[in-house]
Amino acid sequence: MISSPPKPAKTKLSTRRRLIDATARLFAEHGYNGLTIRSVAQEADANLAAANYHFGSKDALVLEMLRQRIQPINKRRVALLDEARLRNGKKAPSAHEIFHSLIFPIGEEIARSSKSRWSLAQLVARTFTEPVCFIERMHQKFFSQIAKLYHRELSLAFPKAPSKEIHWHLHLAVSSMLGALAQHRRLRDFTEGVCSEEEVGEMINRLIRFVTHGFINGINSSPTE
Amino acid sequence: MISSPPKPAKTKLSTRRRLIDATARLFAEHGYNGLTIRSVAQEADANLAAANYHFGSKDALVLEMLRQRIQPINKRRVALLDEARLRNGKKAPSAHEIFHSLIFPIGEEIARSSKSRWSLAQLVARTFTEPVCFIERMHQKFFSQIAKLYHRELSLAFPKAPSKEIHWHLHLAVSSMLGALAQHRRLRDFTEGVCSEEEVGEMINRLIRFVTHGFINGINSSPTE
DNA sequence: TATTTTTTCAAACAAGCGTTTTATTGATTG
DNA sequence: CAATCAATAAAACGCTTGTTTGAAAAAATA
Repeated sequence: MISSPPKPAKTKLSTRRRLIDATARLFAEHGYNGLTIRSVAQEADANLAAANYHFGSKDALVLEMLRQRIQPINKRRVALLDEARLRNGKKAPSAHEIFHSLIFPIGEEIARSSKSRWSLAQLVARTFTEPVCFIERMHQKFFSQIAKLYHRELSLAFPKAPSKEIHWHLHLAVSSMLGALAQHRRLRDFTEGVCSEEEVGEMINRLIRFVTHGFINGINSSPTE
Repeated sequence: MISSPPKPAKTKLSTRRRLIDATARLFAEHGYNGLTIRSVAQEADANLAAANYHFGSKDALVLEMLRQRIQPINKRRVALLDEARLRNGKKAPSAHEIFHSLIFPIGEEIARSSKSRWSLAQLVARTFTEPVCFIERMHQKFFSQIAKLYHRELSLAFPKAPSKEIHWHLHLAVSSMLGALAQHRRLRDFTEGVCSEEEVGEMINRLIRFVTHGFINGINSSPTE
């Protein structure tokens, strides 16, 4: 070779890692169908065949990426919920504490991943919006158990509320969370520049308050049916 | 020809119309990138070249479909808001009335389109989630003016609230609406079969109450900042 | 150092994509 | 009836996709 190595990155991450990171960014931005192995290879500064060599297929690559990104968030959720239970003793955690444990870990993870901070928000939201069936299956597998967990916890917090009502409003709360995460990048345009992508925590706190109040008032004012 | 016409539909709709309808269904289900001209042609029982003949390109086809589906909803929103203003005289419409005018027209349109009722909900939500830039541009063009309208109306309803807070919580309300519409098809799975795709109005009413309360309480309990 | 294993690379593959072309059909108009 | 135009049909065009191949390079092992 004549040309010297064009990218003298100090400590280059492993190819596997670079492929996963690139996949996360591009999946968040373009979705599953908009994500191409070629774009991943370019973004990761790897060969076209690298993704198939290391992961077998595009499906497996995306699956592994989602697993790595989502599992830590769910573990943190369970941990925060346990903390809240411990803190309250016999009394059940409040709705705000419960929804805090649900939403706050996402904010933490966003703040941690300094590079293109909000891509994780889009990523999480996209896993629910994307119609690719294997993503649906996987994410349901990830989320079905945690949904049960939160339904149980909210039943303790609202012992008088019918189970069905809790299901309904938990669904609305989760949907709102995902919608807000997915739409955050449009905050600036939507508000004519008044609000911009400010501190992560600010957005998360507003969101927690919003869904908490929506849930509580929705549960208490039982429907006309 | 030997074979008799396989589809003896009584009064067959025009090819243009069938293409638009098929595009709406498939776009809602698979998104822009997942939508193919070939699948549209098959679903519409038309020739492969029909879409390009009638609309020029895939982009133009999707754009026209979105225009036809979204514009009636926005017109109805403005009409309902005007009604509320007239009904209240000098007094400003309540938050519930305002969000009713925002969300209710979607329920009406879903109820009207009997065929695969909820596809419109997914469609509306997807126009916000899809990363295809021309969709973003178009939908912003459609929605920027109506966003201003609602911000103005909410400012009258909450004269003490800072403009920025209204922007923030209107954004959260709209995001919740879109999230709920996008997620509605998972209601059954999410709630372990307890809730299913029931009456359209029920879902819409719950959603209106949810975002109304989230908005009001979010506005009133001003943030710690 | 020699050998084996792992990883990278360039090239090619078949399949699917949006679009265009050319010809044929059906209806409308003179 | 003849002529004109709109609509349909089948085939092909480049192009991009995910994946595979076989050789070269690098790393690990002996």
